[in-house]
This record gives sequence, structure tokens and C-alpha cells, in this order.
Amino acid sequence: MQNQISEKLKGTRTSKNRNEVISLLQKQSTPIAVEDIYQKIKCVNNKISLSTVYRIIEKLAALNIVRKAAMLDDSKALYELVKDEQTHHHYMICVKCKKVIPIDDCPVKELEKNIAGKTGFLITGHKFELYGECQSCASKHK
Amino acid sequence: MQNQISEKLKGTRTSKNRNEVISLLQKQSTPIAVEDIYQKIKCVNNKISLSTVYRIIEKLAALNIVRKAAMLDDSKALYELVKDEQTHHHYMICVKCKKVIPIDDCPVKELEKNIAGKTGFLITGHKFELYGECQSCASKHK
DNA sequence: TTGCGTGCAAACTTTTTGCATAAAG
DNA sequence: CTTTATGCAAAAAGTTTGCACGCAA
Repeated sequence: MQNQISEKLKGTRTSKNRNEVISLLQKQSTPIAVEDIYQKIKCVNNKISLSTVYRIIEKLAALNIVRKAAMLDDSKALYELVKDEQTHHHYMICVKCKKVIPIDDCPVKELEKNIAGKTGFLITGHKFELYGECQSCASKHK
Repeated sequence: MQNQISEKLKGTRTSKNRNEVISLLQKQSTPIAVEDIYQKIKCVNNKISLSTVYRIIEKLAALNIVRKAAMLDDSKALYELVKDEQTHHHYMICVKCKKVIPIDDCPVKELEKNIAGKTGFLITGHKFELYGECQSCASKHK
């Protein structure tokens, strides 16, 4: 487990289920739904329950270890690990094939500074997502 | 009703309920939940039903007249009118008082061009939201 | 031993659907 | 007249909660 996470978990009680949730999240490259976390862990440990996963996620969110990631299909909440500023992610979401493509670096920082200066808002986070068609979907109707 | 909207509605069947939903949306400066649309229209027309509002919103979304706006509290979906590129809005959301503050202009366009060039993604839309503390909340703990 | 974590089932909230009727074109 | 929109109630989908028991510290 990453140092950063262990640090945030200091003083909390460990559990097998929680460790499984965290290590699963660390393997994800894009946000994942609670139900999907549940299903994947169930393959290995088939007595875990969905509500337990919800409760674990709720606590990890309170500890700022995971966060909700708002995505195109908002029917289920999607979660991702909170990464440090150098590695946090934004996504391009293809409206045709629903592919989610990470954007390598965060292009928002300068904008933030700019806007913070103008407005006096103390900015602590942001959401930035692009929608459109990925290269392969776009090429199909040319 | 705006020209732009009438244009998109061309060829569809009108209804009192739909008109009420659209004109209510036009009065909103920030995204609104389906339930809230329902409640407000019910004051004027108390036999409208919630499922009707859901169905109207669903159709307006398919016509690209409204869109889901992802916000801080994702338990209910929030909707807003699709504005043309010159007037679409982004928001700063205060995590303390939940105030939603529109950002005057869209600072994302240059970023988009940049990223589209690098990746071949055909960008058709974006979501950009800032979180933090508004001036008055920030000043309280100084 | 004490209190937090867990599984299960039931409750709750938000959204969708089926069906009979009403209204629009 | 034909098709789409509507109201109501019921179902679905996602999430939260109550309770009794188990496990970490």
C-alpha cells in the first residue's frame, strides 16, 4: 500500500475487506462503481456484502483516500483513489463507445490561479472532463 | 422561447407541461433537480406528475436542449439548458456554504484545441467545475 | 473487553415503466 | 383517427440503515 494512504489510515482499524477494496482501487486506471468493486472482490472472497463495500467507501472518502468522480453516466456513483497533485487525472469520454481516455497531465492549474486571483475564491479542487468522439469512432463516419 | 430551442423542437409535439418545464429552466441561473422542477410547476398546475417531468427532461436531453450537470452532491441529477458556445456556463462551488458561483467566460476552449490536436479526439463538449471556499467562507477562518 | 466492522434483510431515495386515458396533429 | 403525452401506481436501481454477531486492538 502506498505510503500516502497508510498515512491517512493512521489511527483507524484495519480489516481484510478494507484492504481488498484499497488494493483493487489501486489497480484501476479509471473510476469504478461500488457494485463493480463488490463483484470483483466477491470472486476472491464470496462472503463480502455490498453494504460493507458502501461503508468502506464512505469511510475512505471521509479520510480523503477516495473521491467520487462525476462521469457521463451518473446513474451509479464512480469512485477513484485520490492521487497527489502530480498524478491526478482527467478524462476524455467518448460519447459513442463510452471509452474513457485519461488525459496525461492536468491543464487546469494555470486557469485556476487566474480565476482565484480575479474572484477571491480559495480553490481546493476541480473537475475537468472532455466529451466527444475518440479517434476510432470519429473515423467511422468520415 | 428562444429561437435556438424552437429550432430544436421543430417536428415534435408541443404540450403545456413541456412548455412549463422549458420556461422554468429558462429562469434558472444554476442547474436544478427534476424533483424541484416538479415541485415548482405543481404550484401552478397541481395535477402534473413527477414521472411526466422525468419523461419531458429525457426528451429534451435527447434533443440536446437540456443536459445533465454534474455537481457536488450527486444523489439527484441536476439539469440545465444547453446554451450556445458563447454563453455556456461553468461554476465554482463552495464546499462550505454550497453556494454556486458562475464563472463568467469559458476558459477551456484553448485547452480543448490543444488536446484535440495532440490526441485526435473530436471534442464536442466539456465539463469544468472548481471547488473550494468562496470569499466569505474563506475569510471566516483567517 | 470494548467498540468498530460485517452480513443480511429491510427501508429509503431516485428514476423508470406499464397501462389506461387524454390531448395533439 | 393515429400517435404521442400524461397521471397514477407499481417496479427497478442505487444507496443507506438496523440489528445481531464477529473480530481488531
